[in-house]
Amino acid sequence: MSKVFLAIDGNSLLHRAYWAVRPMSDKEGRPTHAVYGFLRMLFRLVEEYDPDHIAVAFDVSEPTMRHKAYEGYKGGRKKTPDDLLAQFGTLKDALHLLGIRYVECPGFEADDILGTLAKRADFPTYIVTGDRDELQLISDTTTVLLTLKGVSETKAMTPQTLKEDLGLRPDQIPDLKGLMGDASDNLPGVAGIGEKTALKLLAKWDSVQNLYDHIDEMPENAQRRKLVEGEDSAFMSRDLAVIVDAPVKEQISDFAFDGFSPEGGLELVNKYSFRSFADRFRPGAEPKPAAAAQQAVPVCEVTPAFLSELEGTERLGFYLTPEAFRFAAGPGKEFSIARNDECTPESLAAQLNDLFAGRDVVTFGVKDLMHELEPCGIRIRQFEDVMLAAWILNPGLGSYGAEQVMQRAGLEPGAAAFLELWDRQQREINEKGLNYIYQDIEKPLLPVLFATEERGVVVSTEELTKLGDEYDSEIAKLSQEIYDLAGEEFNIGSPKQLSAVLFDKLGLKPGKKTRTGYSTDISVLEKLRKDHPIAAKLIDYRAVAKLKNTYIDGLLQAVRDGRLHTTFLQTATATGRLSSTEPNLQNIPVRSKMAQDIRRAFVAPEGRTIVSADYSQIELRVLAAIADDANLRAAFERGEDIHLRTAAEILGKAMDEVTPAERAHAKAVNFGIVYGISDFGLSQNAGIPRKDAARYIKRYLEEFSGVKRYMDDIKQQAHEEGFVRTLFGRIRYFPDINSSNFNLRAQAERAAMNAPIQGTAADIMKIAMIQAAKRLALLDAELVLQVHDELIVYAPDDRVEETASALREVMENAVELAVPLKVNTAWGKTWQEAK
DNA sequence: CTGATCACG
DNA sequence: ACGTACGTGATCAGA
Repeated sequence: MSKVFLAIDGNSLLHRAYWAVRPMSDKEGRPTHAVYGFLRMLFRLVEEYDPDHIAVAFDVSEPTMRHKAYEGYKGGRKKTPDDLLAQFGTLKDALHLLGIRYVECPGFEADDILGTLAKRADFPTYIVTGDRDELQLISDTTTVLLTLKGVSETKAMTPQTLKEDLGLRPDQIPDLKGLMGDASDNLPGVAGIGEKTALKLLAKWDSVQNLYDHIDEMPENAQRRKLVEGEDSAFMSRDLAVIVDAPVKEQISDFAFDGFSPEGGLELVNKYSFRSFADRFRPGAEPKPAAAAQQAVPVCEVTPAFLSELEGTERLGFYLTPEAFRFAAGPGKEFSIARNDECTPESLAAQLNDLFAGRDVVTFGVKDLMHELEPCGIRIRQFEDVMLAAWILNPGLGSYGAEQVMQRAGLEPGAAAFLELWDRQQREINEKGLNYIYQDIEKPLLPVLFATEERGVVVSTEELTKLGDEYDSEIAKLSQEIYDLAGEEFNIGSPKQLSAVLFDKLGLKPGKKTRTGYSTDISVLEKLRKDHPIAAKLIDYRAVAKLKNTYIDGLLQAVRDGRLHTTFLQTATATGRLSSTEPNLQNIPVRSKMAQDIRRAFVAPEGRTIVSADYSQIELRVLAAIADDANLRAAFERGEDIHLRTAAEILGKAMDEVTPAERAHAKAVNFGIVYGISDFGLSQNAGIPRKDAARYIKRYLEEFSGVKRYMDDIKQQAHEEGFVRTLFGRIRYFPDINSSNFNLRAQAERAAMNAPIQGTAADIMKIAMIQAAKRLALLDAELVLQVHDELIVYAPDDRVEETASALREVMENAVELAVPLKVNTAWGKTWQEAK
């Protein structure tokens, strides 16, 4: 049996557990939730890693050598809450009872101790922490298990995963902190350099030392000025972030571990009322087998015995873990094949393809699996996705990770459990009339999304970098002007500091309040425009800073070989829409002047042209159809400008008498109707008196009486049934619709009015995408993005118009609606031109 | 990790 | 009289 050393950062883990676990206390009233969370994680780690040595390291509360070097070290950190402080003692007692050795070293921190122990151990070591600083301890024999989501999960960080995630070697972590700083340790880093910029700089210059050695070679821009300004701080921050050797007296052998003490465990359960741990220590209780032992014996090839067990099975449960491919033909009929770190050998790929061929693969999160397996030549063609099904059955739950979905179903993730869950889901999908949504929309859409993500979208990094430099100088200029007007330097990005300047120092009149203080958002700044010149500068600053941080630095960070590969989340929204992450390509700026610059950086690949096709007013058309409003339908059938028509109706005048301002107000009314209108909301949005807003709404609902009827009916339906549907049957539930809390109820009612509209539009677009993917393939054109009501495609230069008409035809005829659908197309060599 | 802010449909 | 549009995700500050 090979040796394994589990080395835990006690401070970090207890802190995280404290915030992650709901407060609880024992029968004496002592707070225990942090300890509970810590132990739950400890038990899980022991099961998973089966360590034969365990150490828990703690900081000691006396000044460390770092405080001596830098008096601000960990300054500004809020003092540890009392009910957490108390739990350090409890935890140490608990560890003692369980027979786990803990270690402290005056003048040194837990991470120093862990680093020292890891270096001494000559066998695989797992350091458990939430502190990203400790990533510098990673080596070929030391893995850092980084806690995620409080203390419910860990991510194993190795030299490879660190490279993938941050593009760094472990020894570059202090350099990273040197540049970006660390708020929790009060390390300043270089002012104005955040994580994104720091990573880019290190990718180019490798280390802080090397960067400053070659600073003369950098372009003379704002970034270089910031670096020069912050040189001392950078070196100091880096030095403080370096984990050092601590004079630990204990030997590795002192931490030997051979299971928890059962007597101590029982005492622990009683003393601190940890009833849910009782089973583990009950006399005669089987010790939980380690995860490794739970796995079926790994077979390294698909043996005849293995295949014969699968004979005649049409459905194959499949679960991909980091270690193995696991299959289930039914309850108890489980198999697994060990998985190498490298890409699977071809022979195995062929065998897996045979295994999958002709069978319905029942699994979790097929799109992610495809991303992982297709590069190895393993293809999943026929599948059922229990994640997708879980979302369709109840799309409002927010998170659809394997852990949560399976937990909600009362199952542990696994190949057999997926089969079991799918059986239940299939029944429920049929009972609820969701078969069309699952089988004919979401399932066929999935491979389309997979291909679109893999294809990616081309951006010009040169163009973005150039823009970034321009924006940097603009930011520097605006910052200076703001400091001058404020009479001091402060962090403009801090709403707290900004409101101190605006409302205390300059004595400007606060507008809205937020939960934490006065709001400084755009609407407040707009009102202050006439009172002080600083307001306008702040508005400009915010706009440039947003574009620079999110869209220039953010996108540059995400480029892989010249392209951006977003992930379309298919199970994220409550309405049926897609969402887009890492990077989000559904919120690329479009409205401002600078937005045009950004869109110019989205360029067509060689020999291709960008074609965009967007549905015109799809949500109002959907409303006209599902509300069956004669007036609204007629307006669309006549091909009228809908906002102009709305203005004419609510003002009781002819369309050619409507002024531009009146049309703008009517446009706001139309938006409001789709969102579940209130006079207050409309007045805010349109900048009109509330009385006028109320009158507009009243007039609208008189003229469009079908819409009025729809709003009343759908609300009633939501109250009676607890859910509403789209035209194609997609369901959304409203748990708060009958709440006694006015606010919650009103919000649920508005969402209930909106969901069928937004959701039906989403259904239509998804149906169109499935058809478009096929049609585009014939033209050698490629779908690259979906932005809710718009598709972006790369077309061969000589088939641009053909592609545009094909797209329009597919989208306009994707479904039969009581109202015509209209699609506009445009094209060009950049996204900006294709508008 | 949450809240504020702001980018999109 | 409640307080206020619907749906998302990224970044930053400051716990």
